[in-house]
Amino acid sequence: VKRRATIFDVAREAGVSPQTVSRAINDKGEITEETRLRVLDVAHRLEFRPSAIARSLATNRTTAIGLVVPDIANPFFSGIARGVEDIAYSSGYSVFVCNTDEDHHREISALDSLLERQVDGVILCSSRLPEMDLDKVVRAFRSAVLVNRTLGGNQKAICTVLVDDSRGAQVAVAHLIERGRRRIAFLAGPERSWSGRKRLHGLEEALKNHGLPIDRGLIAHCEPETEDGRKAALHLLGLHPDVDSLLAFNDLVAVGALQACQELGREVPQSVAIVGCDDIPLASLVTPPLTTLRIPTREIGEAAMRSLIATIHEDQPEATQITLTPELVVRSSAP
Amino acid sequence: VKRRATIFDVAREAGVSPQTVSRAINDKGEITEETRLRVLDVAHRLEFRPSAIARSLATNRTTAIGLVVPDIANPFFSGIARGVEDIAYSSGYSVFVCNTDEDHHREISALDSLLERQVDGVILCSSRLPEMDLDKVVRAFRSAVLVNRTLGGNQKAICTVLVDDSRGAQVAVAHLIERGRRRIAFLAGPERSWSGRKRLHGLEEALKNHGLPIDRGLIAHCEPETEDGRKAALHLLGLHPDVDSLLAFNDLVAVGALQACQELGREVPQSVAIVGCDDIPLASLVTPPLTTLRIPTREIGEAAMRSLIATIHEDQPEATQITLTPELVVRSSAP
DNA sequence: CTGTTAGCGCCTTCAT
DNA sequence: ATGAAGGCGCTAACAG
Repeated sequence: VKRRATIFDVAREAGVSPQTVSRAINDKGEITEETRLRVLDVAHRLEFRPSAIARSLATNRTTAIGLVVPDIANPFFSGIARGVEDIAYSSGYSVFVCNTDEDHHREISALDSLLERQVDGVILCSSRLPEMDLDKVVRAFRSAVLVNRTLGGNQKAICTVLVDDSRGAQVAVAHLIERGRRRIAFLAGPERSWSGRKRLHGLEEALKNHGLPIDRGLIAHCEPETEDGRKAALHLLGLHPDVDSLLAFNDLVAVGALQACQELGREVPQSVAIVGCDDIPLASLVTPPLTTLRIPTREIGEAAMRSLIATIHEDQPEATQITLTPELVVRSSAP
Repeated sequence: VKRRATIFDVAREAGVSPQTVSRAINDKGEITEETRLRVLDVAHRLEFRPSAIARSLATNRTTAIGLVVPDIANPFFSGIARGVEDIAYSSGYSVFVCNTDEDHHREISALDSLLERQVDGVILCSSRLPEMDLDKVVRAFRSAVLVNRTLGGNQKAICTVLVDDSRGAQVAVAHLIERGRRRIAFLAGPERSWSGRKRLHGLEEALKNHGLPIDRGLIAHCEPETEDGRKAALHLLGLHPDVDSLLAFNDLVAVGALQACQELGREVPQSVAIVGCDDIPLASLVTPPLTTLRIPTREIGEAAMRSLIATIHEDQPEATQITLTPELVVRSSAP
């Protein structure tokens, strides 16, 4: 195990000063093409690799960023992570990924670690931190981007990337209404879910826009799982047999609704139209294939990373706010 | 934007030497409890955060590792990533995640970056690098763990974590045989797939063990997608109507096979039993629910990270080799 | 138990 | 265009 070569080794071997080596490897002009090539050649022969650590200590920049997500195994976040990493990669950044499990303590812990590592910026997804803590955290980092969360007292210019759940729901509901549906129920997911609330808002907007009444009785909360969706749908369709369409919190719930309709002998889409959300692989494979709202997770990640890079590079960064809208993927469950 | 406090600031404020501050924050004995507390108090007041960068430069350790995967958006790898990060987190390590898209250039590029960042170790998943390159790479890092790939010339003790695809397939096929199936076809996935080949091997072993003949005609390659699985199954069942069961490369392919059976009027499982692989959420939701081999991705990640930590800490690390076996989840498609 | 000295490997600034 | 000096923030090794 021999020591890695340093710029000093390269300098000696090339017969120049360390500084010249630095100039050569950093391609910062002020150096003859000839010596540059000679130095690079020596560097290559010595298998020299610049130490990012030493460089960071000297420059006060790490070209590393932190990505904080509740759970990378959740397709929503792994999609975002992929988008983030793609842009990061092509811009020379490396990405620390941290999972929080929506646990305050672990989130704080992750952020502390990122802070000590002096990342150039951080992308926070679905943070559950209270405003005050979040504000403090965001202020502590050189740059930060919030995904799926806003921060009220914008003490500091802070970029956000949001999903327009409300408009997504509006589009879906408008689709249903335009196809003649009038009694639209909503399997709203967990009460605590913010996107659930925003989608409810979108639903109501769409109803209003089309002059339809809002019936609170057609809204049922449920856990975001198939079985819970099934039960909720059974219950809802039992109480309100006149329901002619269902908007589901996500595709799993939508599949539950599909099962419920089957059990009740209600044909989909003739008797009940169903719209899911997420467009997981499953969506196109059930019978009938689900109409659903696709969330552009990868694009979200890309946008977040682009914003972050912009913030890092600009002197007076502006607080951009990007909103991406889910796309209605029309299949047979709500043609 | 005021400068971050350093140990010098804390030292001055607490009336001790920088080294004492270092001892206090690192909890390294050799310091009175009293001064330790006093120093920590000052550090806290000054919002002091040790610079991991400076520490790394001094100690030559980063407590950071690299995780290299083809695509973090692929559930297989995001599961592994989750396992890796969990263990890393509880051991104080941070994780750089890099995607390669199975592209040599990008993989090399990612590894270069990790090398420059002086990570303490690297976990390489499904590397597509040729043996020679891989060997060189592995040697370049202080520690390395291979997931889903072995390295022949074990020049250096190298830990590996593998999935026993062969045994997984054996278990699945044994299950089928014990239920009276005799003509077992295999939708083998892409020809280039290593796990596909290993599963084929497992299939043949199981047949041999039960004294059944191996019929190469019952093996069809296909892309790992539903539509390709459907076509391959249609073709196969057309040529060999006596096939009474199907092992599929993954669940998506299995669903394709399910569709094919439906089209051909072959009842599942009565006429054809189907076993998938992966146990994606979809598997339990199709009709009939899929019997499938669950791959313990999270456990793979945990094992890999544990091995890596062990390798990092030990002076003479031994090349552990961990093999995890898929678990047969029995549902209605092959009861 | 505490302080002092000397780097870790690189970049910034200023000379030449 | 190149070189020399100094410092980034911390810790290892030694001294007291």
